[in-house]
Amino acid sequence: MSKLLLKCAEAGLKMTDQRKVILKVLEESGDHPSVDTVCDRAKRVDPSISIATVYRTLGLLAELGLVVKHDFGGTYARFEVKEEHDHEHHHHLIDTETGQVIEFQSDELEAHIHKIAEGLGYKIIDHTFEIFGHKIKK
Amino acid sequence: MSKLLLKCAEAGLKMTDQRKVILKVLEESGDHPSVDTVCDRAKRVDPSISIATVYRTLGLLAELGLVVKHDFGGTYARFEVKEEHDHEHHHHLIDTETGQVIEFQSDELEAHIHKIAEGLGYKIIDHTFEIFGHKIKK
DNA sequence: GTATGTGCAAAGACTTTGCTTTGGA
DNA sequence: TCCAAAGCAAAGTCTTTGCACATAC
Repeated sequence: MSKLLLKCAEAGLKMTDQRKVILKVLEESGDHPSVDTVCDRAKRVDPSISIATVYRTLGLLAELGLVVKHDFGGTYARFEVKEEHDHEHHHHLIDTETGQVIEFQSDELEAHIHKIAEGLGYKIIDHTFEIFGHKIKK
Repeated sequence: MSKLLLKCAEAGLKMTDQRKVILKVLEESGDHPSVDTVCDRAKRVDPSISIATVYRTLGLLAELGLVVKHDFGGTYARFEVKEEHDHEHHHHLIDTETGQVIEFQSDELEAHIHKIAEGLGYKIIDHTFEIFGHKIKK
């Protein structure tokens, strides 16, 4: 049984066919799909799924902290399944030429960030870091 | 004469009364106002200024790199005047309880970021870093 | 004088919501 | 059974745009 599905059940959500499809789509998405993209992929499995349901489901998942919402400087929201452990916290490098999103992670960076917030008298709830750039040509 | 106004003139923009007001508002804004807020502030000086003009002006300024667009996880864009020098690059800590935006800067952090991007084979064009958190209660 | 800029209202893009019907527990 | 959830379409919110008029250069 999928992890997402399990957690949704724990949260008391009814497991409808639509939700099962959407959860599966999210878990199988290695990228950071938009609502539209999630809906398209879900429709391939069950064409009757409506965009409203996708919005509502993603909203619920985000509220439960199972999914993270990004925007990457664009005009619409994009989502990814949230990793289980905090130390897996990663960030994004967006290739401005191809639109590709590359994930990266650095413990050193995380430590640094926490030190900065602490210095300002703040406790971090969340943080996002995005680099926009392009490949260095050799 | 204001710096922003000077640069707009250099760029060949016509200096209409509306633009002068909007530029002044931006330069006097220590915060990170939304389009709506900029428009409100501008209207106090000249009530005839329309939101469409504010959008168009901010769009132009962003294109010229004189202004930076943020979203801070919200639903609408927020702006600030871009600092002259790159080494003044700063980031934002958003207080999730008050909505207040605190700016911070760290050369060490910048150096670290560049090292990471380099390691991935990328040249940084821009980067944004946002911390969401709340004050530590003593 | 002429290309740009402005205001207004309409159109767009993305997201949310009300209402009725459907379906999981 | 009964309340949560889905589908549809309407409404909302933020942003952009077409058009006629105004204005900086």
